[in-house]
Amino acid sequence: MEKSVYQRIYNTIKQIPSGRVASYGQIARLVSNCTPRMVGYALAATPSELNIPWHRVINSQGKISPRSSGEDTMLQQKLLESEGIVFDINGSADFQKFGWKSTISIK
DNA sequence: CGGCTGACTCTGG
DNA sequence: TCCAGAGCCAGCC
Repeated sequence: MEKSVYQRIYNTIKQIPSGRVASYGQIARLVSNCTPRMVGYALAATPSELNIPWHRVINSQGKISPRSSGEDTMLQQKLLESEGIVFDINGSADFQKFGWKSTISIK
């Protein structure tokens, strides 16, 4: 498979079912030769045309990555809540309940 | 070819 | 428990 890491990352994220969330580290470990930075950068460059559920990808703390003013972050949280994800008063999601069961494997 | 960048994660203090 | 620093690697000038 000569696909770029980005493509593999996108493919992996697309496997995330609705109502589930995955962390950057989780994705990074699923994808070979991939680091959390790659995932973050890949997601930052994710073209919406691919219909990637980028909002389902959060950091290891179970929180939304604060990358900008905050409106985008709130939008992401709203999207997650719309799928059934519940955030506590700290604004973090429960990985033990909503954590994606990564049953796939990239080779 | 060389250097900069990035929505993270981990370890130490 | 919280804060700060280093590491990592592909992609794009």
